[in-house]
Amino acid sequence: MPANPTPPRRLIAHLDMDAFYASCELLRYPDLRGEPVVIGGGRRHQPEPQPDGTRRYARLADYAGRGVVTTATYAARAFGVHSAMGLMKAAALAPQAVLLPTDFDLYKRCSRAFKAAVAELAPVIEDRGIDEIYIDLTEVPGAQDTIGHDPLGGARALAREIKNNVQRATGLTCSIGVTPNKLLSKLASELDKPDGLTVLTLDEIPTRIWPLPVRKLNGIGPKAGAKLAGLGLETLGQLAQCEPEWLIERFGQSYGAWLHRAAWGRDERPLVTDSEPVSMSRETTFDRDLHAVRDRSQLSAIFTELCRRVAEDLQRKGYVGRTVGIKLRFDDFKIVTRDLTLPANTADFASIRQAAGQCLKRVDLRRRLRLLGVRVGNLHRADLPELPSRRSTRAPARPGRPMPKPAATTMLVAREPGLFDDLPDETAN
DNA sequence: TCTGGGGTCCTAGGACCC
DNA sequence: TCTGGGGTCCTAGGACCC
Repeated sequence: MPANPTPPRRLIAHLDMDAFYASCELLRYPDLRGEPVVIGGGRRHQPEPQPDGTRRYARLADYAGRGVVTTATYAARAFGVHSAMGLMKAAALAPQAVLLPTDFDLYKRCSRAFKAAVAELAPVIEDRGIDEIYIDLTEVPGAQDTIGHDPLGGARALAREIKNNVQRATGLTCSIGVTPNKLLSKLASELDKPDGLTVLTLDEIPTRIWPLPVRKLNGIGPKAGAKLAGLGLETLGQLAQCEPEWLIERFGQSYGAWLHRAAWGRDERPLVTDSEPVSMSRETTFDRDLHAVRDRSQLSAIFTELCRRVAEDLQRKGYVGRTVGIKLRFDDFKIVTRDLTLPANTADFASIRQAAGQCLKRVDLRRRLRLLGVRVGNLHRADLPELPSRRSTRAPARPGRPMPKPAATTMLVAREPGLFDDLPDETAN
């Protein structure tokens, strides 16, 4: 056996499309270039073609509803508008901004096109959703080359080529970060947005990474960010100076240790180039909060429709699942989930509807509902043989947790057996 | 004028099995 | 009447991400 040669240093890129949905829209509405444009909301605000060949766009000021901003152009961001902001709030900041509905089919086409353009140059790609990917450049010819005095010149040149290829193929710009791992590349791709290219080595962590707020780190969200702030830790540099034991005491073994490693830019995770979906779901927020009894027929129709769409998604993509679940968001924003594991895989509408109905019976429905969702998990590809489950051959699942027994309003719930479950008119076909 | 929709992963307790 | 431990599955909730 020959001795193992030292493995080449890892060169990992993170590529993030700039204001992706909005940029896709600008490809077909070039007259909006440079304008504040916001993507979000339902289908009620399609641009209307005018007799003179121009288009009439909806303005944010005209919007009424519960939608949020999905993406905003940089011109709109200048007004303080950003993703996940309520559209009504965005309208207060930038009433004159153009509002476009989301068109996922368009974005999916652009997504496939940019990923294909990257794959021509670097085929090892981890999908991270519609608008971003990780790329392993380690083994790409030329990526490890020194150019002039720049030991990362080859990597830099390759990243530039990737950006050019994406631009040629889609007309869209992206930002790329190249570092020794995914965690740092994700941070690096943001440092020079839009149309950015940032190559970082480990020596640059103190100067380039440590000044950043902790929230920039992928894995520190609102909760952890607030807790860290409460401990006086605002930047990654401050986090890095903490003793691991001190962090573990406050954040638990796993997360505490990770926080420390992450602040030092340590991350050995490989790219995941083949992943199978774990679950598929459909959910909807109502225009107004609905009550299980008073709005029963409306809820029943929505519930059934969600089940139908999940079944359709599963069948179209060729998956079956064994766990059916529901999700409810009440008017106070509290979320409740229930699920039920079936004896066998299914992608069948009637089975999903039936199981989801069983789940619904275990929820106290006195509060009004804001959102309803249906999910199928435990997915397997439909064309693969079903693995025998030890569980499924045994006794039937024990009954779910009983519904809490409310006092005065019990009658309201109890006299509607099954609530909006199992209505023959909704489930007939 | 509050706060979408589609996901993943983790934790934790109890059931159940060996 | 008292004593195990390990492992997996199921369920519910929650954090986080795009």
